[in-house]
Amino acid sequence: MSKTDTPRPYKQVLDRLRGAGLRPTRQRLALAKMLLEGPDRHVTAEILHAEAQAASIRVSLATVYNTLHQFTAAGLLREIVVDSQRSYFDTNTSDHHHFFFEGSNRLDDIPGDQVVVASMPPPPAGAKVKRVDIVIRLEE
Amino acid sequence: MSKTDTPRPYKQVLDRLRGAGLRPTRQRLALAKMLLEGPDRHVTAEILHAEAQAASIRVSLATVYNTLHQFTAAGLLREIVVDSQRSYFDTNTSDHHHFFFEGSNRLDDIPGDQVVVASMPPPPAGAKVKRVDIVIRLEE
DNA sequence: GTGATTGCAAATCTTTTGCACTAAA
DNA sequence: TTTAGTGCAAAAGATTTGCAATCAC
Repeated sequence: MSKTDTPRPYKQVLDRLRGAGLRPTRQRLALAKMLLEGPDRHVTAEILHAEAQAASIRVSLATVYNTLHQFTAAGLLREIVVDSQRSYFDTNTSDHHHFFFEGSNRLDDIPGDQVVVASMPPPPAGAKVKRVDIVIRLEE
Repeated sequence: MSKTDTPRPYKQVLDRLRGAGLRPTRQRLALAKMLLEGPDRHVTAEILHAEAQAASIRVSLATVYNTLHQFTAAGLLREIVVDSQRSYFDTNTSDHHHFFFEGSNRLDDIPGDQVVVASMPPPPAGAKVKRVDIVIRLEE
């Protein structure tokens, strides 16, 4: 091992930040590791901030908000609108949809190929389709 | 005309309120007329309040919020989630979907029969599908 | 009358902002 | 250095809530 080696996981996340043009600061690196290294998940700013605190990572809530939006703008995350009170961010940026459990506010992914839309109206003149969001709302 | 006659439009709205178990107060009656008599539309509490003011109807914003939620609970309106910052209410309570113009924040209805979902996953065990919401997000 | 409804102002909650401080490059 | 990024506390915006006054029945 040469003295310039960097631990593997860091490098991966680091490159994704660099690739997005985001300076890899301590906070961004820590949040990116929490979000991008494990399995796909859904977080709110509040939850991510609490997790960071629990992991003894010093980040302010304002920075968590900023970071979530920067990551979203960079395509590393996707924002999901299912609740008009709170924003959710999804680490799964591929084409897919959601189950939303009203009551527990839990979000589950539905793989894109499990929903087949056979027909859909064309967008109004002058408008371009940015995304089609399908939310199956559930009661438990 | 007997002396107990009530102007026609009022009666209709009045009955819907009574049917919903809501005491027809001056405020509820005025808001119900604004919402339920014309063509279908989408409102936020803020917008409805401003319209009421413009029409010289004295209603507080708090009452507008309460009323929108009561109407929704009664099935007279439906709440649409397209923006995590603000709640929209739709006077069209039939099965249908939406176009959402990001940027101008405009909502347009898509009749239910214009979207055909050919296949969809079953709800997780123990959960019941309450509604399937499809939002086609547009950029202008 | 009396219980539901309203209005107001204050409280709450999520999110954004201004600005002095800190840290990447 | 120099400039981007951060933290804090304050501000902002949407919505809810407590409670006395008011209204429908």
